[in-house]
Amino acid sequence: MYRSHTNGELNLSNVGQEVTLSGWVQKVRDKGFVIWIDLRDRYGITQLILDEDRTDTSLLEKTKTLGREFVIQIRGTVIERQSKNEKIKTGAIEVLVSEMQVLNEALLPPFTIEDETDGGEELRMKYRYLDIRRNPVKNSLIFRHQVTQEVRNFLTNEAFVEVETPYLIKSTPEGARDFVVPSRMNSGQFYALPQSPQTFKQLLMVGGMDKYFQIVKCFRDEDLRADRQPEFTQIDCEMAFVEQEDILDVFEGLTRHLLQKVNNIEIGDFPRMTFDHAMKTYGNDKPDVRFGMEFGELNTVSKHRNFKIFDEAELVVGIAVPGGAFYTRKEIDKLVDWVKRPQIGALGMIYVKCNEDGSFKSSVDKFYDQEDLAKWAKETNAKAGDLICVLSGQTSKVRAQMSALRMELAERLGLRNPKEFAPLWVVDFPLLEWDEDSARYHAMHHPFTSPKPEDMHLLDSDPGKVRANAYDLVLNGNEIGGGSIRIHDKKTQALLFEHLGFRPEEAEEQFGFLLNAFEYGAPPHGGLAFGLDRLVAILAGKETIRDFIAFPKNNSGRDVMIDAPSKLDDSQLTELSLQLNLAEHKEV
RNA sequence: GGUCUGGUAGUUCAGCUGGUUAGAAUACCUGCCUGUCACGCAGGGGGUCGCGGGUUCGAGUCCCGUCCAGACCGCCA
Repeated sequence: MYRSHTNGELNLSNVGQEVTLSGWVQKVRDKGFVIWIDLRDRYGITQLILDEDRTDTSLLEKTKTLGREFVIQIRGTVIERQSKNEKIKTGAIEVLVSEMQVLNEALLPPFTIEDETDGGEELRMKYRYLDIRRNPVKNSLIFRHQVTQEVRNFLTNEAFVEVETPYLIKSTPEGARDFVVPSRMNSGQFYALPQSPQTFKQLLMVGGMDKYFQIVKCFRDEDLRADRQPEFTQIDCEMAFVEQEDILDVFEGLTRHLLQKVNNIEIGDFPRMTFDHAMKTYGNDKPDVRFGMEFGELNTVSKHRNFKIFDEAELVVGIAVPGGAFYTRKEIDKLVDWVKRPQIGALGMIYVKCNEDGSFKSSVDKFYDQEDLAKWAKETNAKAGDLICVLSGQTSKVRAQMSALRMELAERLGLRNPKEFAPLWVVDFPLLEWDEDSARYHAMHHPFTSPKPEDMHLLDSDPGKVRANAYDLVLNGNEIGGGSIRIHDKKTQALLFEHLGFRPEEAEEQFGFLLNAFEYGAPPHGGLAFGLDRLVAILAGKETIRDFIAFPKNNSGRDVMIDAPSKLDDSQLTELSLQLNLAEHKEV
């Protein structure tokens, strides 16, 4: 038997008991006459004690050879501590060691295994198994487990069935780039890893499995971000015989359930906001509504005053920054520089200080009098003491720029409280989105999304105006889930493929199986998918998703611990009928 | 594909306009220490300044290239 107890459970009620403990050596504190060892496992830390009076010399000598992270097993007696440690659960007792066995020695770890480690990100990834011994990472993984457990509880209670769908599927040109897997038995042919189980869950609906979910890995071969991994986990859901309202109800319920069970927070009905309203008011389809700073459109109150920049702009928009009137000239200049960085791309920024006495001081006083500026303040809802920041230009660009500025300022002003949760539904997304590069319309959500019937007549005349039965669940400025009511008849689906630029034979080749299925009694259906990694991070009040993934990849999609991806040897390539063409890439 | 930031001791970092033997903290090792728990005290070891080239009497420092890492833009139906 390696252990009678874990290192997190002994207390005063165990005093006098003979126990066996195993774990890692967190710390040896050798005071000469007495040696303490902090013994650590997943459950906590128990202090071991050996001293000159009660421990025999050979055991004391052996103890002096222990290093950090050695795995040991001890036998001993639980005794009450002379000086207790209030900070840990086991702080009232210690274990007087009578026997010790080193189960495994350990090299000196490259960083300290402590809550506040001295290790940098890269090192921690390379030795992720050591990082997982640390409380912040360990607790994040346990937290993730609690969330997934509650997801399964809730959906199972709602009569959902978890069904696994295949990982080796077919590549399609729409959407993100696929990760591709060569087939040995079918030489020259390839599987693709799913970007999402989208078509399979729709086929499950045709199969009559009217409430489906799956906690499932998805794969996208696109460039990474701090919060974007090439493989990530979705809570994928689909329901048949439902309308949009039914779906919003169920998954609003799921989100409320998680906030209640995991965060102990009760939240009422989630607000609904149309895509158009979100764009107009927040410049963004995933607004953070924990704070105000809503956009005020200033076109009508800023044009025709001979200020050329505004006169020529498609959109003039401002936001009120709380307390910003007290910024120095230097601070405002820095803000202007910030919006002019290439990542934001604004050409400049106009500002108005709303003084305490009700007067205004702006960078465009030459063109606008106090009465004009008062109108700006009204439109942006600015109060005395605020600073109005104004950007102008082409509508979509200005909105994106202003949205970035709003988020940055909120971050600096500490308005993004991670303990506060503000979920909302964004609804009525456009069905199609114009893509400059390929000079055609793309599905904004995916090509299986159903248009709103009342907008169908615009499909030919003004495709960009057609709204979809599509919705996103937004939490604290993050899109955590999105979905739609799907098309369930062959005719409409074929029509959409046509509008997306598929030739009939292309549509047939790529999605024939789905079109066929629609001819065998496909029920009306719809669903959505939650990004689990991000959801878990947000519920935990954290920005970075990497701590919630046991073995994440780095910025360039590498696993630095196992050193993947890596080369194949020639025999494997031959077996797969593959030949490398690295002409464009340098050989290492 | 692009923009920006960084790479110096095991680790996290400092190192100014180029100028003696490249520092700090922490970790590690040795010794001491009668209640530690971020133990304390004394001492010690530890460096290809990412790599290659250039400028210079002289480069961690300046220039060019390159590799790696990170943040962001494009991209992510």
